[in-house]
Amino acid sequence: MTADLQEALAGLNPAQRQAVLHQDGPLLILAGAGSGKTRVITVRIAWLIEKLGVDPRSILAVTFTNKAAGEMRARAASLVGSAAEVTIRTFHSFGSWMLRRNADAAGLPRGFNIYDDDDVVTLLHTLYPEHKRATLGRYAHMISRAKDYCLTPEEDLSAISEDPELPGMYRRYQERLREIGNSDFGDLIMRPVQLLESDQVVAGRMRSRFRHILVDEYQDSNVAQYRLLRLLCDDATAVCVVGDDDQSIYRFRGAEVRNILSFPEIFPDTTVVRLEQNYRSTAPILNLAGAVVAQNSDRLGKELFTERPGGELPRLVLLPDQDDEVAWAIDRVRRSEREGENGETAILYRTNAQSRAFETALLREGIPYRIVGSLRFYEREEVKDAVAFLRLLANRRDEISFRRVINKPARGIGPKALQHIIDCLAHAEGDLCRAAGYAIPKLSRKAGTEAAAFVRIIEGLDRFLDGGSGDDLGALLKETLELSGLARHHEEQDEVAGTQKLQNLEELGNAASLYPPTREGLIEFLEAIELDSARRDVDDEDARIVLITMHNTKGLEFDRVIITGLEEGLFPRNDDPAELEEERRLFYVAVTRARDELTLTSCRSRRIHGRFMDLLPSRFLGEIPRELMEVDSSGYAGGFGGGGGGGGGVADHPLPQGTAVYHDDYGSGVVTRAWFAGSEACVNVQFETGMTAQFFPAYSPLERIAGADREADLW
DNA sequence: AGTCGGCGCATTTTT
DNA sequence: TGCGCCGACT
Repeated sequence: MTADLQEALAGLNPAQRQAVLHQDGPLLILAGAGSGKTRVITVRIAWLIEKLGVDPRSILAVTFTNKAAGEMRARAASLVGSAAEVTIRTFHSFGSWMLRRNADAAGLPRGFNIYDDDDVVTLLHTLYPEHKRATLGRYAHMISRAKDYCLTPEEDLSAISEDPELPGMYRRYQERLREIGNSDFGDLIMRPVQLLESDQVVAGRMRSRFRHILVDEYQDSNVAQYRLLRLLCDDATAVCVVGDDDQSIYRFRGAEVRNILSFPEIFPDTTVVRLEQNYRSTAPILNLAGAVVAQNSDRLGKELFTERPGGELPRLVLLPDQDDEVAWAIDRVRRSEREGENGETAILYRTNAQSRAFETALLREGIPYRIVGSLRFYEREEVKDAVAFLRLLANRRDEISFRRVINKPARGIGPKALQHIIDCLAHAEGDLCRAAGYAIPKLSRKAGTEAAAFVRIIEGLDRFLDGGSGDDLGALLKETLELSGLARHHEEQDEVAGTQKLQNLEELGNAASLYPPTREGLIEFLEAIELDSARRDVDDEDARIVLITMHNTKGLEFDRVIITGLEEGLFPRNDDPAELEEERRLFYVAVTRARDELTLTSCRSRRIHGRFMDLLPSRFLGEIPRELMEVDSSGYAGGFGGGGGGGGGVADHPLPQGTAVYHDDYGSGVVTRAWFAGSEACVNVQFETGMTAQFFPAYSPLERIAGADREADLW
């Protein structure tokens, strides 16, 4: 055993050790936040290889993001070098890997591209031009959900939606996608499932290859992923899943907590190990987290504890509006700089849109920051153009990519010429370049010449790929951009608009230069782009401020965490009871990211859709016992009385008599009576439409209308 | 072909 | 509010 592994084993607590050393039968590790589960998984992998002599190639580890996969590989390899040979991928990247290796059996070309949500809508638009993109977006979402459940167009889709158009649209979409020879995200799971079900040779090969399967973040797996896991296992496969039902936050995209809850029934003789010791946060932070998540009923129940002494009470800061929220955060960051505090401060928010105010302010102040997620590099126009061209090289039937670049820069091939080309597809086996060739006689002189030139460019690049010259893929990209005129086009754009598109294209070239100039290299590069959205944009290495959505923080930790926008309507977003528990889990995830310091901010007013809206503090705040946090309402006069937990007198009523309000369904009105039922605020509202109704403001889409207040300090 | 302006509409969260 | 889409105009 290596000294590193020995040391790692010695550093484990009893539960962690049990999880690492477990040998017989399925294993379910219920790992609380910050309980060292990545450590357990990596040490376990190293131990399997080193101590049990397991062939690293027979181990499959599934993670939730590509970033997590990279980290896991690095950490395991630092314990045992050969762990680098373990297959560590996300479910999607594993599915993609499987489909490429078994392309013929799966009925896909090896160079299939992966369409993202945007491409899916565009494809639907080519099939249903009469529908608006927004409408098609809804259908795209439904189709994606259906695939999360492994439902084909022929099956009963009523669980997804009763929409009578859905099955037909789904079927037609799927047919066209198959003709094109590409895949969407859902297919990366569903098609491997279908393949394993229908092809016993492939299934046998996969099962004999992977004898140990570990799945991380299992609480966020969906039905299709569960089926994929099942199909990869035979009686002797050693399965180990790790997860935390309290951290299930992806129900909206088909995640099924039941997967983890029912794991012991589905895999008989499962050993369950609970990891409840937290190594990350201070006790006050954990206490707050525990109080919040305890409100949920749908959970296994778990109590985190820490041996870390001390720690300050989390703070709730009440602020007048979002400008003050931004100012407060900047202030906190400045203080951190002044006092030379170590480590990172993370600013968390519910929706990406909230990041902008922080970004603007940080830029203005000249404070370096990192932003995770939004504004993806690969979503930029020029980058998408370049990628579309490369995709066309990988799969000449890729109509969506073809449409994007055939007339960019403008070369006289308009909608009519394009239609002629599309009409020739049937005689060209779907190959767009051949179709373009066939269509030339029907095109205008100019369009014909240009189409021929376009085809020649593609063919020239093809030879470049097959020739395998000494260069790298970056050289191919550069060549592509020159020949296609995209480089010049975007250079001109830069001059006109003062943008830096050309520079972005160079960035893309740098990324591409890490791959060999072959067909394999091209496919790998494109796949990395499609599947690894977390790839960071311009990265400021010394940035110690991180802007990030709460969802994106999964698996991460920060020294100081500021959770912003704790207001009804924003977080939680609505009061659908099923979603409410999920939002609460999201809050739990956010809180447990903090090592040393936790701050919650809640604004009283915020611009929403351009209008100033008065907002109530999030009900989650009301669920935190007062002694577990310090409330700072110095930002304006008046104390905190919101949420459902406070109780209190009439002075605390969130919507006193006379308040002008707006209800999503009923319109504008005035509060005619305000009282408390127990600790719950109640109101009667007289609407302009003449109707009256009674509400619990904390649980209704009832918003205060600015300007009509009679009392200044309602909190 | 490309630009400009008006209008309508939208808002989670992501592999 | 601000973006994206569509239509009309140059």
